[in-house]
Amino acid sequence: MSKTQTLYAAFTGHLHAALDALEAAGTLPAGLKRGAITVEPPRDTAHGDLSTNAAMVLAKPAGLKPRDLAEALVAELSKLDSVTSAEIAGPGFINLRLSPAAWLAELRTIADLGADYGRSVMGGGTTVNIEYVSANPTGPMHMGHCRGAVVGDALASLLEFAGHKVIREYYVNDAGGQVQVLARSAHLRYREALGEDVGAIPEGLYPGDYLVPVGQSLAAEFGDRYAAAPESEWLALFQKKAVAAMLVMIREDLALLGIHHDLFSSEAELQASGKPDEAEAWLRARDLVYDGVLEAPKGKTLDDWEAVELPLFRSTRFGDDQDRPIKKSDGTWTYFGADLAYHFQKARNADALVDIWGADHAGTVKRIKAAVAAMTGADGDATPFEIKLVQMVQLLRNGEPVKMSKRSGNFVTLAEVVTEVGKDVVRFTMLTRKPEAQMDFDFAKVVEASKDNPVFYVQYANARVHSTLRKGAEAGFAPSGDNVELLGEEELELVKLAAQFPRIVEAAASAREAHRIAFFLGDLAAAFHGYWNLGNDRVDKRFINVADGKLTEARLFLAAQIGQLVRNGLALLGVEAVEEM
RNA sequence: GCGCCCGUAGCUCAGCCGGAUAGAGCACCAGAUUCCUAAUCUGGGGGCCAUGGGUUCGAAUCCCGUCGGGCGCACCA
Repeated sequence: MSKTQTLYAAFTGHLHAALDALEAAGTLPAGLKRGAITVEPPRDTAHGDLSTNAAMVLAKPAGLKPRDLAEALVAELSKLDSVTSAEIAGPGFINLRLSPAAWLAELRTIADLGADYGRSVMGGGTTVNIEYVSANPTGPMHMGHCRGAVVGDALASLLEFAGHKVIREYYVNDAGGQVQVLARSAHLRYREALGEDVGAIPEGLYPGDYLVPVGQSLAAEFGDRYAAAPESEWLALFQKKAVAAMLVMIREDLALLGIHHDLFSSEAELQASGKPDEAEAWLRARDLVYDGVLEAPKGKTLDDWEAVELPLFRSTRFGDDQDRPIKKSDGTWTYFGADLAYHFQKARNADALVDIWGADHAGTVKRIKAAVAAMTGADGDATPFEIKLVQMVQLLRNGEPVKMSKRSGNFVTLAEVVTEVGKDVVRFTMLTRKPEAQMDFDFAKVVEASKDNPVFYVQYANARVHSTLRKGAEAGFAPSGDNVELLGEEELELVKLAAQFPRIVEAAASAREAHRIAFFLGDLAAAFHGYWNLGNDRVDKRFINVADGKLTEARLFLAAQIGQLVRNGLALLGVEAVEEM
């Protein structure tokens, strides 16, 4: 890590040093919690450059009046060279103004740190396991999986950038009924590949064509050995083969989006390893699993409902609405029973867990959170565990909904969409809305080349930087950070925005919200284009000003650093920065 | 019936672990425009932050109720 410090980090440091000084002088009691103190730009720029709530936060625990404490802090902070004014405002905010030189120096910091500008040590090297995608291995990925995949992957990159170690994990649901259906569907395709006329795919099996090559390869490998054999002879084998084939396909689909997980964890292997049994025994020993009978579901009539005694996890103790079975009446594990053991395993290898789920699984959030709390919280120090629910994406084509239904096999695959509009468009667009809000994805709009399209707008900013630097070079000018103080008021505004990036990264990482990066890039691009447009009417505001070489070089330096910042942000989102459009 | 998510400008959405006068784009209105790179630019109007209460120095933000939209409510995954 470079010693170069970004402006906000430096000021946070200055503030704490000032508080230390007040403690040393006896003005402030030692040991007050400072966690709630913020250093941020005031909402209204008329109030200054930086604002801190320190005096308001600390006044009560210190037994001081906010204004008195603020005055003492102002006295300390005023000693800094870079501070041109420090004022108390409102209920006790401290507003600081910094010298232009202090801001403009941030451009050199961006240049020094380059691709590492914005990288943070906030995470302290702790390990975060982020589980995302985890689509059932029963077919290719479709658009329903896409948003969670992108959101999870961008979040993983963001957390790494913010100083965490990250494990990108995919849970493979290769046990249970659905993969048996997959095996039977593959068997049908296998018979078909052997020349049998299988007719229409029966109800209840997967009809998709993607199983045709699986059948062919099974036929090539096994001949007609299992064509007429009873299911018991081939089910497990075909299941394994078919799942493996599906995972190859899924990995290819993910690769199209630039997504590569560190770990694929198999539910079947987890079960075979006895982990769920261990978890059950551990929970039973603490009376957190008992044998009981569930009530019939309310508000819904099930004709085949019957009361059966099952091993139940006491999730109600941890806020769930009812206790949840971990095993079925046939003795096999429920999805939840295995998932519980799986999360326990993940928790042992990480300091914090994040799951990215589709909103259709919202109903199971409480039970798994309960399980993690129960299993990791025994010593009073539960593993932090967050579930991010990603809402549905409605696919549109020129405003008309695109129909899809997985059952009929007539769904829009991720591969089709990526092929049509491109990886970068898909990824960026998925991050232009907060994940918990529903979203429309219109094939026509996302590829539009206009300022209404944020993907284009941000890409264009970097392309414009690039062409500007090229033009500059043709005119004989190279970017230089030596004379940044020549830059004026408008350039300063751009730098002030750019300097936000490190704190945006930290805030986005701690909120687990990668979309904030996308929005910041939109703002930055808008500011850059706005600055550019000044040159439309005012020739003196253009980047390249042959009459003033030093100023031109400083402006090119500014452009170069904005480009760097756009690239850093896009890298977090997994979007490539293009140099020409 | 119950749980979760959402409700902010005409539209699409940011802002939400409390902070100062609530933001952006589109649309609308009025101007500018043979411009380094281009997919125009500048300015303006527009808000009971769904709604009713509560918490407090302070609420779009936290809590409770109501209304509206979405998702879900199996021994499925």
